[in-house]
Amino acid sequence: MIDSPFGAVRHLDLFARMSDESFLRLTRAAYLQSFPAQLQLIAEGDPADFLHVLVSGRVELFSTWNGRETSMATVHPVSTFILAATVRDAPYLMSARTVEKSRLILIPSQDVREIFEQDIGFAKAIVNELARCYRATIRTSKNLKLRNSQERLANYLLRQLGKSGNRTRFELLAEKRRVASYLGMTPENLSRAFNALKAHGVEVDGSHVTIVDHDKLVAFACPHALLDDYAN
Amino acid sequence: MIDSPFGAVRHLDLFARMSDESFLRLTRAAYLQSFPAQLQLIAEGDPADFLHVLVSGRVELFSTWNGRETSMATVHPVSTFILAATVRDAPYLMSARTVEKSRLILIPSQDVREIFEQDIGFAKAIVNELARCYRATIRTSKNLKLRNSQERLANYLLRQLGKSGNRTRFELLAEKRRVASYLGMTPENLSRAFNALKAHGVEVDGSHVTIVDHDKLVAFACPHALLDDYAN
DNA sequence: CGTCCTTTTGAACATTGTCAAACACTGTGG
DNA sequence: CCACAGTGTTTGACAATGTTCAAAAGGACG
Repeated sequence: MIDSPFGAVRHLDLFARMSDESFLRLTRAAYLQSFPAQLQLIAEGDPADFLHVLVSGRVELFSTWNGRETSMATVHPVSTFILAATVRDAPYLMSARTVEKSRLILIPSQDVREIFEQDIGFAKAIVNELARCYRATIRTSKNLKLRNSQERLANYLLRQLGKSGNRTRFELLAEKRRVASYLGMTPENLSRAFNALKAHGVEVDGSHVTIVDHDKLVAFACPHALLDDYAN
Repeated sequence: MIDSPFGAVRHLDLFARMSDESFLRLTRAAYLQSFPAQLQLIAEGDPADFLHVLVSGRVELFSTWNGRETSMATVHPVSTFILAATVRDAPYLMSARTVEKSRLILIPSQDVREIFEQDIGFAKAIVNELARCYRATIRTSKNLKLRNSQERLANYLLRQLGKSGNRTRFELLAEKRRVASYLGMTPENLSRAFNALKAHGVEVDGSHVTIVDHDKLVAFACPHALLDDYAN
């Protein structure tokens, strides 16, 4: 098991508590594959033939309508994505593309559904994962409806600050245009929002962000557990 | 079982495929209760002590931040709400209030979690329900980010039209201010959006909506399965 | 009839998006 | 090494969209 290419995956929340037998059955038909940057992995509307697990690299989930496109989320290793389509045997609601060179494990959706019906440990893990994703999306929705773009950016920066171990200085992990799309605005608007946040203790130089006055930013952003603590 | 107050619930997707024994255990400590209109049932941030099942009436899910409020969804009988908080034993992300006089079954979350671990039929149903809710929320998010307010209203009307059995004339099921909040805009903006849709085959008189020219409205709204078919 | 609430309308305003141009950065090929 | 193209970012002017505030109009209900 340890020298299997799927060793890294075994410890994921989703797979950790399933039986060895189930895990072997699940990964028997699975395969590990490398993809170059900027490659579209999934087109929304396609049938969910595979559960995707990102092992290394980075993947962007996005959606389109009527010629418009919006970034929905960025997936970091090691984690799965678009589990809901797999368990419901329904078409993907989001498209996916690699941001950088990435390795993924593709597990046939059919196997996921079969083993989920037999392995209670796996079923429990799926429930937890789905509930977590669901709640994350609710937060995203609240964020979009209750805050304007400057407030969304301010809170986004505070969340990134937390992820980077509360250093006052950190790097944006995506291009600004992607950040803008993720936050539901245009690149031009993001640029102006960054300018506006100078008055609230934020300095930007390229992709380097410095939180000069943390208290001031918090006072402006009003972060809230039910909107910004994506952990639980 | 049939003359139990929980008979109506037994046939819900969530409970239909669990064993009789599990169902009895689940409902043993549950209780049916009536609530008047406009009563707040749940405050966001509270621990999820009970899984709520709406048996009759109507419930609105909403969220607040910094003195602002937004309507997130309307729950119709018979269905459960805020399942995710229950299974994760986490605080509610949304508040709930009755829109009209309603009857609800309250099931202790503790029991839901215990029985979910033992009854595979129940576990499967929870997974399906969570995946469905998750996908619905993704659609909501896409809707908010990819469409402007007129487009959101136009597609909302087409969805309501479908629900009402495609009669050309139907009633709004909620006050316009709630519809506005649900669609992410102000009541004033909704009023103007309705006016703008006159040019696209929509007539409004109070809460009565008539789709005068269905093709014209469709041409403007551009409804899309991955955004508007909340069924799967 | 009066009261309360919702809805509508108008005007002013704020926010966000669009378009065009300038600028910065990166990598390529001469 | 430099010129160059290509891409992403920033800025300014302007347009579109959405909000706020105030007031009027409409409905529900005692």
